[in-house]
Amino acid sequence: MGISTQDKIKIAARKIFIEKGYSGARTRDIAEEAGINLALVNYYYRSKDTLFKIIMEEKIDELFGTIIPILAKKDTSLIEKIDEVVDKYFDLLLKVPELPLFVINELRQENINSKIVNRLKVIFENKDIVKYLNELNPNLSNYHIMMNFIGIIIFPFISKPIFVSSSIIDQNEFSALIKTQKGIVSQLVKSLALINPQIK
Amino acid sequence: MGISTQDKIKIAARKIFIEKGYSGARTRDIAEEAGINLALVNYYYRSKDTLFKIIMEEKIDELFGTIIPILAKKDTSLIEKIDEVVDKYFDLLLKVPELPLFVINELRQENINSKIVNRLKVIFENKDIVKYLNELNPNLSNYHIMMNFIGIIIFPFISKPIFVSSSIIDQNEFSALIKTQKGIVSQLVKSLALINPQIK
DNA sequence: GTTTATTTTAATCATTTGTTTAATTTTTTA
DNA sequence: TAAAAAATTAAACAAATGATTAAAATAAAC
Repeated sequence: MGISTQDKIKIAARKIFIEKGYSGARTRDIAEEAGINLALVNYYYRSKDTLFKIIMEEKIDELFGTIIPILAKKDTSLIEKIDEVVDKYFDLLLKVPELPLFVINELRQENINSKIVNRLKVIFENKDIVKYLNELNPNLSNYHIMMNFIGIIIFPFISKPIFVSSSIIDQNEFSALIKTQKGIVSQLVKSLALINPQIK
Repeated sequence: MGISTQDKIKIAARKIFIEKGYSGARTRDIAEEAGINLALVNYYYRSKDTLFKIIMEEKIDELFGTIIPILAKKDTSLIEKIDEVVDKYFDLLLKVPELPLFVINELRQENINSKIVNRLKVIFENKDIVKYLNELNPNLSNYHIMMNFIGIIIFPFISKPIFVSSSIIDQNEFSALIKTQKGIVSQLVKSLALINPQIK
């Protein structure tokens, strides 16, 4: 016996929602991708919206959950933490490069609920993480450090459509360029330590 | 006599498409926003798709067109060019912070045509720009310089929904934080010069 | 000022799309 | 193995949505 119908639907929903976003995804797409009858989507998940919120929670954890256990560790140096986070992110995002753009876009569309909001708060207001990251550059606010830290790491994957959809580079070239990008990111993140917000 | 019906529709379409994306926008939203009869959208623009492509072209130019004339200038130093680009981008994106996320997301959905693709190529394969940017760090490929250059500048605006939709910060705090961010960005871009892709 | 062309409107069409229903099949329980 | 419960299916519903039409109103041309 293989995968349950309920799981087939969830797996299909992940793919379709990530590919097309909430408003672009149709329940029929999901049913077809799952290879099951359309009515089963509602039978198991009640509505498109309910199913979406489940996937959205999952994806938020997948995207931001990565950093919590690493940054919150008590026995590693900040530099080690940074390198480990960069490593983990590149592993993850080479597999699912669409993840950051999907999550941020749906957050903007406010396709969220209080559970999702709380999940984000737990991550971005984690005291250990805030404390450790602050060591990187005490002159910068928590927000600026967090935002630039994440931004430097994930932007290569967010910007992918600019270069790939316009055929400036293709999938293979992207994968090759990302390898070099990892070293660049690692150095750029560390150069955050040298920033002085006072200087114009 | 004020704005023509055709222009009213275009102005409304800009707002609605940017807010909801192609698949989330309804022609009825646009008509209502424009204060005109629904049928006029098709009368003047034939289809939702045609209207969208017009807005999309416009927005690509708005987002990426900024950098061409500045970077291509022959009589300014690279540092001056960078500062001017950062300046112009922050002016633009404080007014329309949703612009980068909108454009990149629609590029990923492939809601584009060959005209839009060509526009992107003209910008990112402009020889002067490539030449000048390359001076910033000859060890990095054109792609890496361009991608990181743009990324560092626009990510603050792309990441806005992460922090605002989750109520970690509000609109006013965002605006305040962006002011400091401008100085950070200016320094970060210049630190691209110090990156050595050989180093692990 | 009459005719012609353009613009606007309300109504309607044809699909699409999320969801439900009622019947059927399969699985579980006792 | 008979009865009950759960899962699946095909069909259909109701609302949403992009688009069209035919008539009415307005503006332009002569």
